[in-house]
Amino acid sequence: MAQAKRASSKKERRQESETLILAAAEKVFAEAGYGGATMQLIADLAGLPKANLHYYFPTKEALYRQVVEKIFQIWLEAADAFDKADGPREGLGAYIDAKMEISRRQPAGSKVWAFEVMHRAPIIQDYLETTLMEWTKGRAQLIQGWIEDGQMDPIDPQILLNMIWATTQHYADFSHQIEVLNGSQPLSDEQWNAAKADVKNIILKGLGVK
Amino acid sequence: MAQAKRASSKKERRQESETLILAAAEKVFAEAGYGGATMQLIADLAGLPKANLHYYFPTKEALYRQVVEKIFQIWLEAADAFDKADGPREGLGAYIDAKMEISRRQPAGSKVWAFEVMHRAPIIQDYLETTLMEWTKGRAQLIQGWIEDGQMDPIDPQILLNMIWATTQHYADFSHQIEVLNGSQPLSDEQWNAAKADVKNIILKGLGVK
DNA sequence: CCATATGTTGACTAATCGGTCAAGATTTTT
DNA sequence: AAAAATCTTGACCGATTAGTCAACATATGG
Repeated sequence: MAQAKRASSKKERRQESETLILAAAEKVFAEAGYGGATMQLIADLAGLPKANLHYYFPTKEALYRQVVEKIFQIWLEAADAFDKADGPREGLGAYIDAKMEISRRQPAGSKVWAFEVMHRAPIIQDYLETTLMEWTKGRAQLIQGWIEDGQMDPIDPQILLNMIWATTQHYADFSHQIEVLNGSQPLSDEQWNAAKADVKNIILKGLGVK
Repeated sequence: MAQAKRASSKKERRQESETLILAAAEKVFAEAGYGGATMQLIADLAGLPKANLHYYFPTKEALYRQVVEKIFQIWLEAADAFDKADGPREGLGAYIDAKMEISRRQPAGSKVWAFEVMHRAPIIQDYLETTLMEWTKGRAQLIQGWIEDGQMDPIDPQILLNMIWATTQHYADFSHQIEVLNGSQPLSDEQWNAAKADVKNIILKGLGVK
């Protein structure tokens, strides 16, 4: 069988194949969990023979690890909004917006993350203890600064972060429940915007942000 | 081998065995997901031979179904707090308290629920469409009434319910992440109380509840 | 105390899964 | 264009799993 893509080089096709497989894997892992996912399902979704998957990713666990690492990166990049802000209204607002947008655009990734953490993070435990821990400490200090400046009520920053993570990721992780309660319809643009606005308003007002 | 419990009748022991198996199954399903859980693991945790599980629960799916149904019942019972209240401060406050307490006491159950919904609810889809839908509509009306009475700001009740579910269940579903960020220590009594209080304060203040 | 119903269990089976491999195809390098 | 490197794939294998079954043990009811 001849290659389908002849205009691309071998290196380019490697990149394409890996991306294709990772996208399929993310979806299957999200829908079935690690244990429920099979390499055959991922291969079928990617349109490749199963043996080919094992050429690019030697084991199921290696493939899973890459999926989780990719999600973790996106997760961290959403924090940019946080840092560039002057105060809690701009900073927290932009962060909530960014995380809601991730839940909307990448629900599968969020679900895989949730799976991984629920399973006591067997694969990315080290990331939790190092990268996530440091990230969290930095943001907590930022929030603490806002509190000391009198820009918001005194509240344990960790509890606030938990609340933002929970609320925003809920829209991805529990998207099925949300759809069912919405008359088995996905949320419309208007409903997404309303959710974003209401979540921001409740939290910012609840924090006493001016 | 003689029965260990001789004081109990056969009917009583059936009840005991089923409860024992359900408790073990809840734990294993929570830790490994449906696909990752094995009947052997559940049997070992329950201290019974695997074949005995199949005597009480014919298939893995039947066992899983009963676990999920049990959780759904607890889920609904937490709503009692909601109904007996005069206004949002008492009603929402008691509901948040009840759900936080469930997350603390029954984290495994909450995780299984999350798994099930993330998998597009293959087992309890009908519950979502009937019982949960009706429950939600009733509570949304109650909240709408509070809004019309001027007891809280006008906010889509569904968004508020999502926020409460997300925040409270996060403490069960992501308990591992929370522990890691707490220096790999479970939350103390004081931390749990602080979380409950802060969550309630932020949401109630954010809703403009007097 | 016998007969029947209920409960227990080790051994077994069919199916599925992750992973291997060798033989061949294609592209790149020399 | 030959040689080397890279990629593709069907067939296969050992391990694991849900579920079965027949033989046995115990309890119940007459």
